Amino acid sequence: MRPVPIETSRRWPAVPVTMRDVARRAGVSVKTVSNVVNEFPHVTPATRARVLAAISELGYRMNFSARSLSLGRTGMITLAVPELRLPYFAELSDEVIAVAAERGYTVLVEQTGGVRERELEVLTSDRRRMTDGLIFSPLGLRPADARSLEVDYPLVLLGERALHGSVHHVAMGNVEGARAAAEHLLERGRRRIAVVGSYDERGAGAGSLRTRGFTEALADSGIEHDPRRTGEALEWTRTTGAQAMRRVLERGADVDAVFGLNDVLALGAMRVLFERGLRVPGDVAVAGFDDIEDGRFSCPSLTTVQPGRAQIARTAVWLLVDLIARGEPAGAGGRELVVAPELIVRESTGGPDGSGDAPK
Amino acid sequence: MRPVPIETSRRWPAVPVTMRDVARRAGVSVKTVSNVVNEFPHVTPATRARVLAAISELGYRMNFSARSLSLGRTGMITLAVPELRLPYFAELSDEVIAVAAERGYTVLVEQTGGVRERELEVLTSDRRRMTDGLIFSPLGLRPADARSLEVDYPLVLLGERALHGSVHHVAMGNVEGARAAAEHLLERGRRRIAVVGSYDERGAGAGSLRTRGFTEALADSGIEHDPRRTGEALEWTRTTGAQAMRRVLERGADVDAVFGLNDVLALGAMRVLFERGLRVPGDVAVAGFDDIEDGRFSCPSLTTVQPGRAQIARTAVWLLVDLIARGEPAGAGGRELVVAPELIVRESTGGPDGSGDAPK
DNA sequence: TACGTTAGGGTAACCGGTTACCTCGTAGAG
DNA sequence: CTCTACGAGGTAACCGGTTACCCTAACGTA
Repeated sequence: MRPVPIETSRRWPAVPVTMRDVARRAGVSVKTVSNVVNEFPHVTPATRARVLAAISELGYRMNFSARSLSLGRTGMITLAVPELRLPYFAELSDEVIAVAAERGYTVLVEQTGGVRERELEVLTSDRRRMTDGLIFSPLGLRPADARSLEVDYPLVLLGERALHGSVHHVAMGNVEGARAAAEHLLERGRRRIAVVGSYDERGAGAGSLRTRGFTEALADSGIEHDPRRTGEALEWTRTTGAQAMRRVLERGADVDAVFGLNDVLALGAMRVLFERGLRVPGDVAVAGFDDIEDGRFSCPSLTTVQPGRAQIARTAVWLLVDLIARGEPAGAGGRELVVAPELIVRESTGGPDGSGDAPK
Repeated sequence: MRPVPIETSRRWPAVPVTMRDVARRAGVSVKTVSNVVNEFPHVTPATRARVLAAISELGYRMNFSARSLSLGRTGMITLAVPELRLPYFAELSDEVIAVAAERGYTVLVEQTGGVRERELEVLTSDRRRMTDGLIFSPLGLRPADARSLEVDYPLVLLGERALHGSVHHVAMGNVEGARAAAEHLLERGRRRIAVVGSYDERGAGAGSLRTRGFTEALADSGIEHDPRRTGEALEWTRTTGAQAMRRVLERGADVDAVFGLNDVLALGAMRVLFERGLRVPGDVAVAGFDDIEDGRFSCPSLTTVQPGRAQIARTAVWLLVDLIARGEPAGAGGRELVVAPELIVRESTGGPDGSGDAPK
């Protein structure tokens, strides 16, 4: 039997050190310690030094719960997205977290799966209340749910335009972007364009807007979209994109281009074209939406719409931080900030040079 | 001039409602209210009903900072990863968040960029102290930093084996996985295998382990790896993978296979092969590591090593929650849980059937 | 009838920062 | 040399749940 050490040699004490302990050690009051840690200007250098010494000697670390309780703020914000594994939201979260860090905020990520019930729950959950505000990218909410968005805390909505009501939101140019992509395909001489991806009719998501932009562009060219060329996919993933593309082809629809409502759908579709031996863009041109990194490196690389993701993230965080500072709840009426999209032409539609073949 | 309503019709009061308010309204004490919200068993149904009614009438919501202060726990954990935009970490985070939610925890995501200084900072930052524990996937830390990991809070390390010291960690089979991938390439008759991706010699990351597994497999077949076939890429992204591959080819190295130290490197490399007109796997077979979703849909699909990501995430969260419950700090000595990797053969190395060509 | 036991619920101290308000000391003005 | 003003820092109330400790009522048993 070997001896069991009762007290392991820890570098920080197991019993938490409080401001009072520091104050006692430094021979000052808690107010002074607070002044020092919060960098309040009117503190004598000598006093400050004594306090800092005491802090490091005792290994003092501030208790954030106590600070939050007293301040009424936590220094955290919630980011609610459908799924982090979807590249668009991963990249968005990356940027939101980075910008929030710049502004001194920590981000709590919540995943809704794009499911309406869970989205509604995020708005009212107790968890949300741990943070000072919410950046919310809804997918399953319906226009009828608009009133649920009139919450009593700072809220910024992302990516949608339809749900606005009177809530602050940062929107992307879904209609314009989709229209640009469709026009680009039409310019390349494509006429039998399939759409991969669908949406809940009752919803107010990007799907309806992108589809509208697409349809309008076709209509402007006197073309009516053949519904047989629509590959249904409510969930926007590579897998569902591939399934949708497969269904369109198996239906015998004649297709010379594909517009994916987002990039992963387009990539899934492209994979099926590859499996069927159809050349991209030789036989079928493909375009997507989102400009995720994968599309820059796919073979062929994917023509897409860059929705201004970085801009959206930055704007949303700054707006939210501003709302928090002003103590403005969501119900108070909202600004709409629209970020302009940009078409990025790559190999999957013939490349910038317009040649019909992917480079060998 | 139209009248300005002083009080907008909000559904929840601007002035927070406390437990005391609820208690007064329900005609009970705060203890009883607390008993009800915490589902303490010994409460009369009638009393419970009265309290619940008061809660909903007043729109009471609990103050988490207060609860955390008094409980000494926050119900949050920190997850520190290099970058969320890297698919592996996006998928890992997705799973960690989901599993943590099952266990009643909320996740605060911190990005280190894989930079040593920021990784060290995460370990000691005030921010970290807002949470009950840390799941940490380090990249830039060196063996010499091992002592920094002996912190006084629950900590679970991810993905590495070299740094263990006495800290709990969930490791993946880096060496075995890489060895399996290399053996697979050798079995397919490839002998001139390039490696894409490199690592800081002073580091203790996955890079050295995967490289070791690879080199060992070659050695077992009596082959020595030609350093001219190594494409340096300290940062593991598609872009750096492409650059590394380009350098290897421009160096005039003769290559019939590529092993990417992770999938994005491999995909970046595959993109360059595509640009050069080299067929995969006809001319060059490609294998990666991580089994990110992109590789299942790339053209051709990517042979890879599935490191057991879901298992790792689940194990890490359960372990951490357990440590929190037992109040066990990181310095107390650590278990190592190793998750076994699995080789997944796809088209980029000739597919499961072993044919040398990608399917048309 | 007396007494022990337990369920239900009240009271108040406590968690650890923040800050309104107050005091003291000193430098500059008159 | 006194008065004012301001800078430095102390005191204690407060933020809103939690919970140790206590009391009461009701039930069962001898």
